[in-house]
Amino acid sequence: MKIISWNVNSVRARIENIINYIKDSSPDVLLLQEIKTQNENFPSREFKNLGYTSYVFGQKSYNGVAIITKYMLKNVQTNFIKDDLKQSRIITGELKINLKKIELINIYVPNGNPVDTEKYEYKKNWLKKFIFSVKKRIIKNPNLLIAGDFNIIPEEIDVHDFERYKNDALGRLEIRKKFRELINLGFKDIYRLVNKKKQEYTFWDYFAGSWQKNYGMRIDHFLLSNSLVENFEAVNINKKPRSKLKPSDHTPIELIIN
DNA sequence: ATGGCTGAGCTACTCAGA
Repeated sequence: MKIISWNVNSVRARIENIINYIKDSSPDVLLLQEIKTQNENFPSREFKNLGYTSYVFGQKSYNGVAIITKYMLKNVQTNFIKDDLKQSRIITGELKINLKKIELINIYVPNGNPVDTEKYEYKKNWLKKFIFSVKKRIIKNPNLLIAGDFNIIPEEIDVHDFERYKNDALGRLEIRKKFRELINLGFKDIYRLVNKKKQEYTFWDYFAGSWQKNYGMRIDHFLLSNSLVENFEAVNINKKPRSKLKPSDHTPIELIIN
């Protein structure tokens, strides 16, 4: 089972790139973030033509998440937390892998910049609510897979220049502690578990030649609950889509789980 | 290096991203 997470930065502006990527990589489940469109304008037909069902939680202009899948999901929900600003940032659904009923939790965490503003408070509160809901959910179902754009740089190794981000909403200790809090509920940051010292990124700014200079950061993650680690096969950050014309500023992270 | 570039909504320019 190949599960992929990708912040596409507009599903409509990126549709050709996404279709080509799906043809190349054949995911079973594709978790999208920042679709930047309402449900009614989501290109479900294009994905259906490739054999995928779309579950969409969109909104106008900003944010929005979706799950594109070869297999029908059960119990798809968009109310995992009550979002203070009613933004579309989480979609969940159940998937059977072997005998396990896995809950997929696809998230787009608020950016939070600039710090010390209401945007930063929104991010902190959002993460607080999210952690609270995960804590409740993992008691009911120990098989949780959280994936998406966390907008958190977990450790210094996860960004090209940590000094520049240590007081940023993505790198502040207060925010990185939220990530650790989540891990401590019983999860593994699966990329870091298998790549102890590797310095790879999932995001590069559009400006200042960040991609060419590899000025990136690792902010897209797969968290596997401890009960799922035995099912884990492989994880890979696929940099190819970031090198294409009209790319998203994020690149996909790919997981094999059986 | 709080600038750089890109997308949505709209059709000039702001907001948002990280």
